[in-house]
Amino acid sequence: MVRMLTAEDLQCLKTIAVMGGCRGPVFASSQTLGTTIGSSPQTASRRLQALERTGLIDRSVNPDGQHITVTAQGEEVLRREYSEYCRIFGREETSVTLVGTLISGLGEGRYYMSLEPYKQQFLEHLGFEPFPGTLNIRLGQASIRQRKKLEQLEWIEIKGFTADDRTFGSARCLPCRIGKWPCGIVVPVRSHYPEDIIELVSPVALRDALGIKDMDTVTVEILQ
Amino acid sequence: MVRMLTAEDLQCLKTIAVMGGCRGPVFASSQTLGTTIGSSPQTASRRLQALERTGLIDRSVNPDGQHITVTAQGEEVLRREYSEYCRIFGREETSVTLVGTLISGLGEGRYYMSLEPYKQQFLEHLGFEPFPGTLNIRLGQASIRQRKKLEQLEWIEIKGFTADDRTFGSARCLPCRIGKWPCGIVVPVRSHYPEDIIELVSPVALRDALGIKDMDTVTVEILQ
DNA sequence: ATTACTAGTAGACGAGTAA
DNA sequence: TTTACTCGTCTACTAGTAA
Repeated sequence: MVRMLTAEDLQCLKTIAVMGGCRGPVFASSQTLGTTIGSSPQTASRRLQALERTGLIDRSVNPDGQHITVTAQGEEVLRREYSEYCRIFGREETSVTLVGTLISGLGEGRYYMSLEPYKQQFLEHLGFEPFPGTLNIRLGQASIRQRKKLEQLEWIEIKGFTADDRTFGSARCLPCRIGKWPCGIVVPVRSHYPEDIIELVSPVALRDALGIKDMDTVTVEILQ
Repeated sequence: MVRMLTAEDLQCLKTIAVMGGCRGPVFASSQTLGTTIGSSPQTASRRLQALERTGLIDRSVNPDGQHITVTAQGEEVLRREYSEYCRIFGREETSVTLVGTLISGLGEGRYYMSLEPYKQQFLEHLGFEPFPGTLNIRLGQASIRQRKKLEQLEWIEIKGFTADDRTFGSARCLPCRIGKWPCGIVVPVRSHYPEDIIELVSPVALRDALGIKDMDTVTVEILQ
C-alpha cells in the first residue's frame, strides 16, 4: 500500500514552497522545519522522507542540514490546493475606492444630460434620472492605478443616437456611490479622456447635497 | 491544554468553505464529508465537533445531516492559508484603499512607540523611526470588507520582548501611506482588535502634519 | 438514513542513540 | 551540530452500538 499524502505532509510541502522551494533549493534542517510546522525534528525528518519517497521534493542531505526543492509534481499538488482557495476567495466582490479632488468641468455634461435619449437610458440602467450636470473629479496617483481595475468590471452601455442631423456618441457607465448617493462614472466611447479625470452622473446636485466645492476631496466607491 | 488546529481540521474547514460554507450554511453529512476528505464518517464527525468547539464553524445538527457555516474566525484562518499560497504562486500587484474617520485611541500607542525595541524594529522595516503616538481610524463599511484582503499581503513581523519583568507582545505591520507620508498599520498578534478600527504608526505627528482632527475623514493607501 | 458515543487497536509521535 | 534509526507511549483512528 502506497501511503497517501496526508494533510500534514501537504502542510510541510507548502512550508517549503513558501520558503522558496518552487524557485530553487532552500536550505533547512529538521529542527528549523519542525519549529515552523509545529512538530519535533524527528517528525519533520519523517515528513521529508515521505515527501521524497512520493516524489514531491528532491533533496540533498548534508551533515549540517539539507537542500530541498519542490518537484514539478509537488508544485502541481500545491497548485491544486491553491485553486481550491481561489474558489473560496478568488471571485469575491470587487470593491474599488477612488479618491480625488472636485474640479470644474466644461459644462458639456449639463448639455448632454439634458438630452432625452441619454436621460432615458440612465434612468433605465442606473435607476435614477440624472441631474442635468456632471461632477468632474481629478484622481490622486494611487487612484489612477486603481482605476485600471475598473476595466475588468461590467460597464453599462449607453447607446448613441442621431438627432437634428447631429450624431451623439455612445458611452460606458459604471454604477458607483459617493456617500449615500448612487452615481455613475461616465466615459465616452470615442473621444479620449485624460486618465486622471472621471465624470459622474447623479440623481441630485451633489455639490449642494454634499456641501462640496472645487478642490474638496471626494471618495467614490465602486462595489460590484 | 486547548487542542491546536491540526492540518486535518484545516483541510476539513477548507472543504466546507469550497462547498460554499463562507457564504451561507451548506448541508452535509459525516458520510459525505468523510468521503471528500478521505476518512471514515466517525472521523469526519469528530472533525466537525472540534471545529465547532474552536469556533471555526457554526452548525445545526439534524437527524438527516447538518447545516454548516464557516464563522468569521474560520474565514480568517482560511484567508491566512490562502495568503501563503498567494505568496507561492500569486505575484499580482495589490492596491487597497481604506477610508475611515479619525478617532482618539487610548494613548497606549504613545507608550509602546516609546519603547526602544519596538522603535528599532519599525526603523529597520519601515524606514522611519515611529513618532511616539499612533493614529486610530474607524473604518467605513466598505473598508471593513476591503480590510480582509490585507490578510493576503506580506506583513512585517514585529517581535515581542521582555523587559523589567514584563512581556511585550509581538505585532504585525503593513506599510502604507496617508497622503505623502509613509505609515504602517500595526496589529497586535495576540489581543483581538475590533475589525472596524486600525492603528497606524508614522514618522511624524500626522494630526499636525495633515491638519486633521477627530471625526475627519482619512484615506489610507496600501500599495504592494 | 443520521450523530456521537465507547472500545480496541493501529500507527504516529518524540526521546534516546548511532553515525 | 546534523539525519535517521529503534523503541515505548499515547494519540487518533475505525468498528460497533445507541439514540
